[in-house]
Amino acid sequence: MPRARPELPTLKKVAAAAGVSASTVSRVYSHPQLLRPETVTRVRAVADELGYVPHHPARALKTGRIGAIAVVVPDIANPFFPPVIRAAEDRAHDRDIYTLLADTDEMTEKEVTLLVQLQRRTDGVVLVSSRLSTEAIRNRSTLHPLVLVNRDVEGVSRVLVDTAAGMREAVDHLADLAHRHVVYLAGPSSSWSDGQRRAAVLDRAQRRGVRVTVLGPHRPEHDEGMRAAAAVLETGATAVIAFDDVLAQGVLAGCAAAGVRIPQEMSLIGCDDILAVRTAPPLTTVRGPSRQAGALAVDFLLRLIDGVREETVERLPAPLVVRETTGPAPA
Amino acid sequence: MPRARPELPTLKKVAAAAGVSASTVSRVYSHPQLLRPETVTRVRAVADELGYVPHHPARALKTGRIGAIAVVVPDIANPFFPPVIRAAEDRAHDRDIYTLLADTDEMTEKEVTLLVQLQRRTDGVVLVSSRLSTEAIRNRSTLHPLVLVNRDVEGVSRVLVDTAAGMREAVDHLADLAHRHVVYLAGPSSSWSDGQRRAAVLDRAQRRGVRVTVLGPHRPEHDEGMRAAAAVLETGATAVIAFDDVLAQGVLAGCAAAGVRIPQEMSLIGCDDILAVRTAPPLTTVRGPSRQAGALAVDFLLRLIDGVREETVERLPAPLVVRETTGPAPA
DNA sequence: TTGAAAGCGCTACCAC
DNA sequence: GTGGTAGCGCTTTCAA
Repeated sequence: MPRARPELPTLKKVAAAAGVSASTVSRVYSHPQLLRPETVTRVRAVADELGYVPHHPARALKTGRIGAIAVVVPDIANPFFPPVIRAAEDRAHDRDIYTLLADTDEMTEKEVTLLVQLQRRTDGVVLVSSRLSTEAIRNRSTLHPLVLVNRDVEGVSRVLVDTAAGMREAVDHLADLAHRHVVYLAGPSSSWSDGQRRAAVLDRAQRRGVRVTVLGPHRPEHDEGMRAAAAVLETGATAVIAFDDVLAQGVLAGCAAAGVRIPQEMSLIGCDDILAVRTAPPLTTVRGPSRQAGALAVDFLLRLIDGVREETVERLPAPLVVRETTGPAPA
Repeated sequence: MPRARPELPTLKKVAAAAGVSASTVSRVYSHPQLLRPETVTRVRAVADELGYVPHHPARALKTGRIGAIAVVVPDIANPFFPPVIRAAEDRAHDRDIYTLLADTDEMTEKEVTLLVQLQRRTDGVVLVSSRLSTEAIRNRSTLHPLVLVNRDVEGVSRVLVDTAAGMREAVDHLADLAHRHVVYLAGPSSSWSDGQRRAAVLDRAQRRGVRVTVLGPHRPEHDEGMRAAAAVLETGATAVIAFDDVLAQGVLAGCAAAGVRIPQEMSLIGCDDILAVRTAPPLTTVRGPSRQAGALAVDFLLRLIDGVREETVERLPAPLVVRETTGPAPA
């Protein structure tokens, strides 16, 4: 049975115990360079002895800075996000900023409520793959520092992983392998990335004389991909480009279940190159620098928080990585 | 270029605009039942009009409650954790409590620093799969409300996923299939779960007259499993029980690369039944109720925070789920 | 049912 | 280099 928890000492108590003023103790933690080094050492020793830990809300109340940012993603269980989150966390932590993680469960209304509450609990928000309307995003960004990842809204700082380029490469790759009919397995319709990818595929396919059948939208989940495999096979296409690796992995499983060999009978391309997705055979996919995206987004956000009122935009290239799920079109 | 951000109104401003006192506005948000309903409505309207959002640090300063908890995991990129985190988040959110997510990167010292800082930023912590010493954990729990997941420390409230039982079933399953030599592919040595699983495997194997070779420790990462496949094949064992699904998936890939068919030539069992891991063939594994574990941990924690000083322990059963990576021992 | 006032723990200004 | 003091935005007695 846990004992009663001892009260944490306040700054005042430390001051009394160390025989200095509250201001001095405060400076030990905030601006130690203003103090004589020996004072710092002495006060620190007393504070540690007493188990003093600065009380964050009080500091936040005074400074107006909360010392925390939020990272908001649609679905933390989707393996695309952890690397972004991790990188953002690390970057923020280096600056002594804490990271609140929130998950909107792919629900638009939850996203709005969340952002409103986050406004008073954080100094700013990194909003990843937002499902909100352009209008709503622009509006939020006037109320609270906001940086987008994978969402392209004019007037709002953003980091975009340019998978469209990779998708064009993907179509070229398939065309070069003599594929003439390709399925694009669409992701969530409110996803900016899906719009980009789909448009890139359609555009390049037309140029290369490749026919495209679009199936979807789909939630980016394994089961959806698996179920979609049947529909894919019905189209008579010889290759699939999936919205992301999760869907692609599902298609792989669905094809395996249907006895369709990959890449001999069907070629398959994913997107994101999620490390955790190690398929057999290894998946041809488009690789985006997701860690870099997370880190950059935090850099942009901290600049915004520091009052730099400028719109920053970064587009990160995402090239095609050819592995073993693509091969020549069956004769 | 973003415009200058308007200052958020304070409670006082709302009070002035609504022609009531600050106390009244405060009560609208904290204890509306003390007010005349029409007052609540009227003040709310004014507040919404002005875009008022309660300032959290100020509230925290006054009440002594921060209204946030933390969930600490070793590695957010490990797919075992997201379901736990999600469930914890949801449960906390239902109670109007925010969730801070922290990641220790599998580093013990980072874990300590983190917990100290979290002490003043949160009302309590759910510590998942901690790598800390028993001593350190017990000590922390006297300083700050703390609930463990998958770590068994007497005196500290905890939720344990009992994969040991599933591991015993796994050994029985293999023994019934005539396997006589099995590899246990160990996880991190500081992991409580690994200790449990390893002991269960060794114990039951001895009873069933099955020889066990322990290989490891391994970080629970795909590449480690893939590399371990070679060592597994060298032992001459006919089956592998891996610490978790991530390692198992790596072994699957490693065996495929080596031309070893599963389950015909080698049987394979994982642990955790991570939804995202959909392998081909589907993995025989031990399924733990990870969502339930996360939710329960939050329940326990909130009770602790509310001052209920009792140690609560819950063991959740994790049974074996037989799929297609296990078969009769090769002749 | 509502208002006035004190104060949570800390920082920052102004003295010294 | 260090101390005194006011006040951040809110909640919560107490009084009306």
